[in-house]
Amino acid sequence: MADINLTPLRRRAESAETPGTAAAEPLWDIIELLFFAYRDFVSDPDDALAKFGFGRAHHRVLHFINRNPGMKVADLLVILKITKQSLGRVLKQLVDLGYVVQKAGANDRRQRLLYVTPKGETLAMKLAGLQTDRIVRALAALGPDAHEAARRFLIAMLDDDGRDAVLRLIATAGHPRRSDS
Amino acid sequence: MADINLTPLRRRAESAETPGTAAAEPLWDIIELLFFAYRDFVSDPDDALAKFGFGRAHHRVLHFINRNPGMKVADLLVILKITKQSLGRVLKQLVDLGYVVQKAGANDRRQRLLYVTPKGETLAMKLAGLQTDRIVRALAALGPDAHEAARRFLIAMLDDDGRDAVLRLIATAGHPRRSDS
DNA sequence: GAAATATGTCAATATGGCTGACATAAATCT
DNA sequence: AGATTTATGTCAGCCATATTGACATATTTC
Repeated sequence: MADINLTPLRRRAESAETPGTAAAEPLWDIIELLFFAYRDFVSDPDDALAKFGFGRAHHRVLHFINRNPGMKVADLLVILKITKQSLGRVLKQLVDLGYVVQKAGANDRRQRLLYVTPKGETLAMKLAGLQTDRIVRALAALGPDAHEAARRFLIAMLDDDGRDAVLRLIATAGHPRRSDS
Repeated sequence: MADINLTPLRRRAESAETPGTAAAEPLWDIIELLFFAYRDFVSDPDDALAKFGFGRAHHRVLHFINRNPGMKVADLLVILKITKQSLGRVLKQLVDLGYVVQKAGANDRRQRLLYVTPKGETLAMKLAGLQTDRIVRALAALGPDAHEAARRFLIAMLDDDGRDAVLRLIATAGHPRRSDS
């Protein structure tokens, strides 16, 4: 059983590099590992959120507001790629329950800039902690370059035409947003 | 701006290894890259499936039947971690539209062993091809060890108590299942 | 003042999960 | 042989999250 793990891996790697072949042999291992790894990755927050009556949608909203305090509603819609109606329901719950507050923009008072409350930050950090625990556990089982290798792989997997925006978001996050831009 | 990308990375890596620290500093980069990379990863099949009137649920079912011809309904439920009612609706459509067939088990005739039809295999391979294209593109932009590094990272990210089952599934898939087990 | 913008909201619809209850056929146990 | 368990299917209803389309409101910009 164990050897089956490695031998086909090399065969695939070679065939993927075969020139002139239109489509590479499917990389079943990465395809399926991404499915299972991502499912496990989100299961920790999912379980924690269920106790609050929240779902994955709340997590995503809370996460990005926590990471980008003062962001506009429109920015959040772009990041999440959902409609304002979908966001509305979830955001309203987070606001009503005191996890998020909205403040009118100083420059443009139509804007409702989003901030987590201390309560919201606590929850956001708790969820991030669960995910970080898993990542740290994983990286600890690998070599010292594993973090950088994982970063590079995930970045390379992004859509070409969205990569810069994602990298910018990750790099800039944590700083309050200018209320105008 | 650009340097913000690297400097905090090292800081994080160090603090993650700091002994005695209960919770590591959140690994925002991996957390967010997993979100965006997975979303982009599934977007290619999603778009293709939309033209057939299918969704992500159909993809998952078709994928695992294609990979494990002759598998039992019960096995599929375990892999997907959904209920038979949820599977039922999706599976029925795939069968009605001629992508999947069910055959009574030879040993145990209560079982409905699942197989893709040629039509189903074509679609499954097309979807796997889209995902493989993205992975190949990503790995090509990285070093020769990138495939193995990605594999290791994703495997390490799995739940400890499900890792062996996933690895066994990936290793064994492609072979028809015994109808009894 | 008119037009564009940022946001919110109402209504209807689709997808893909869930629980609970019940049905059928086939295998297994006693 | 009859009772029980197992594998699967199905009906009915509910929930979460997404969608589109239409419209409302406040504010900024032209």
